[in-house]
Amino acid sequence: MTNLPGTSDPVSGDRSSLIGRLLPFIAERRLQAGDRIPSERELAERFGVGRGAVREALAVLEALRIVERRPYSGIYLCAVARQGSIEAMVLQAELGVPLAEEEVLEVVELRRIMEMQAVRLAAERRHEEDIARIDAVLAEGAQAIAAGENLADNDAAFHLTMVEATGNHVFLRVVNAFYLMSRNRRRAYFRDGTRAPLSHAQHVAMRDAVTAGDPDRAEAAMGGHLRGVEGYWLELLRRGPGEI
Amino acid sequence: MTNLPGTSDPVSGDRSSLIGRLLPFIAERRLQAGDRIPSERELAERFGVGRGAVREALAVLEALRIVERRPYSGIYLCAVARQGSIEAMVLQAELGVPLAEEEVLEVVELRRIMEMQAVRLAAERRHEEDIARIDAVLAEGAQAIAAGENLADNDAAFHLTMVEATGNHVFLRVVNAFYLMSRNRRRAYFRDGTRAPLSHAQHVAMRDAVTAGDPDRAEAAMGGHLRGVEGYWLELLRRGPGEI
DNA sequence: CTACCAATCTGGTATGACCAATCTGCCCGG
DNA sequence: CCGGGCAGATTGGTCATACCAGATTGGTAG
Repeated sequence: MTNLPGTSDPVSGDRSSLIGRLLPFIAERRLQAGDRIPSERELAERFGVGRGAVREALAVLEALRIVERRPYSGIYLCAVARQGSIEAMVLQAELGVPLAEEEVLEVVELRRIMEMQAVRLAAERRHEEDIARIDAVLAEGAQAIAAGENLADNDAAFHLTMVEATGNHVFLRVVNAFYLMSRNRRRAYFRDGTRAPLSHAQHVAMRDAVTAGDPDRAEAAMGGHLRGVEGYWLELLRRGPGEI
Repeated sequence: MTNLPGTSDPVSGDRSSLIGRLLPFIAERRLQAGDRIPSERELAERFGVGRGAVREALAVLEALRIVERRPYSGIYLCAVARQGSIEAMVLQAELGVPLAEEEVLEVVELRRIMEMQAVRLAAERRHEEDIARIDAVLAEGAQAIAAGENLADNDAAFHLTMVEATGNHVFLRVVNAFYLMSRNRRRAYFRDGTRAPLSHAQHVAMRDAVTAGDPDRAEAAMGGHLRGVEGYWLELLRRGPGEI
């Protein structure tokens, strides 16, 4: 007998499948902030994995301020309110766990707030290469629409390129996080093919305003664009309480 | 001989000291995005730790999109530009690694953009308990000033409580990340005791505007407040190129 | 009832081994 | 001399075991 792994699991699916099982496990227990969760050894046994795998997952959860490991004591849940990180939401989305309805609306509102200011800066600071990048993305978007593809990724590329034109790299990091955590919802939004042409037209209007160096017009265009998205989710969540 | 750990290191200092050594190691090599870094086994030997510790650190770096682990292949650096997360900047600050000068200004600019909008929302939506919380923080701030303490943490508490009053929890998460990554700089800012009274007075003005439900006045107050901070760092970085 | 001590539990860490896919380079046939 | 194919080295992924040292806990002795 060379090695006897209980489960001869060849490839355990996703990379962070353990985190994907750990998070629901925590959530289902309705644990409060400060509560202690089972020890590493117990979690390892419960999930049928080695302690190393558990420690790796917990290290990530700790970096994302979901959990706190206290040496010689135990593992404790963090307060989500102030300590929760946006990266935790990104991870959650990557694992396929949908956001709470409330959070969806908060994310869209925040996107509107940030991106309205972003296009202002973009209109004031844009360089030649920014315009070129934006034009390229818009051209790809037109092709995608003509080909009947889902505009979700092109939409994200447009908005991120817009933020990139502000020259503020930190700004780009923040907005990027929101697009990473919203990819599935965005794909659902564009599932209805009628929305893509409207979005694209609004993108073109923004491009024009930014190119012309008109912050007010750019901001107004972005505001209208994202208020539309906001209204969509607002209505959808009011009608069907089923989460998306 | 029961166990022969090469280095009988009892407590290896900080929790994530390995990450703190790993990041400079990567940075000093001037590696580009996509480059491969040494294997887990080599890193373990080089840093004199076990492979488990290396894997734990790499799991965190991967969650923060600093690194990508490809099975059967190697560990590769991610593109910082679009993929870098804000949590990575928080971690960096926790490890004592200062931000680049450029990033400091970008962070302050972003804070101003976000918080100006935050106080608008706060003025529109604030509840009784929000006002009460803000008042409590201001009272603590007055005490801290009277006692000659560093106002840094109270300053952060005020701004975060302001964002909390928007009712948008995601907003709070984002702004909180910036305060976590800026704590050391903020303490340095308030080292000069003359700044604390001015900040406190501006905070009071904001509180008044929010309490009165006047978004425009609140926004203006926050804008002036943070432009002052922005100007401070701008001047400081222009004079002394030494990082803070 | 209190003070103290020992067993136990916990996270932190190192070691060693195996798996499976990938990559590398050598060897052989054309 | 060139090109294809196979074997071995490499690499991340995983598990099991063992030990450390501080914290906790329970019971016992005073």
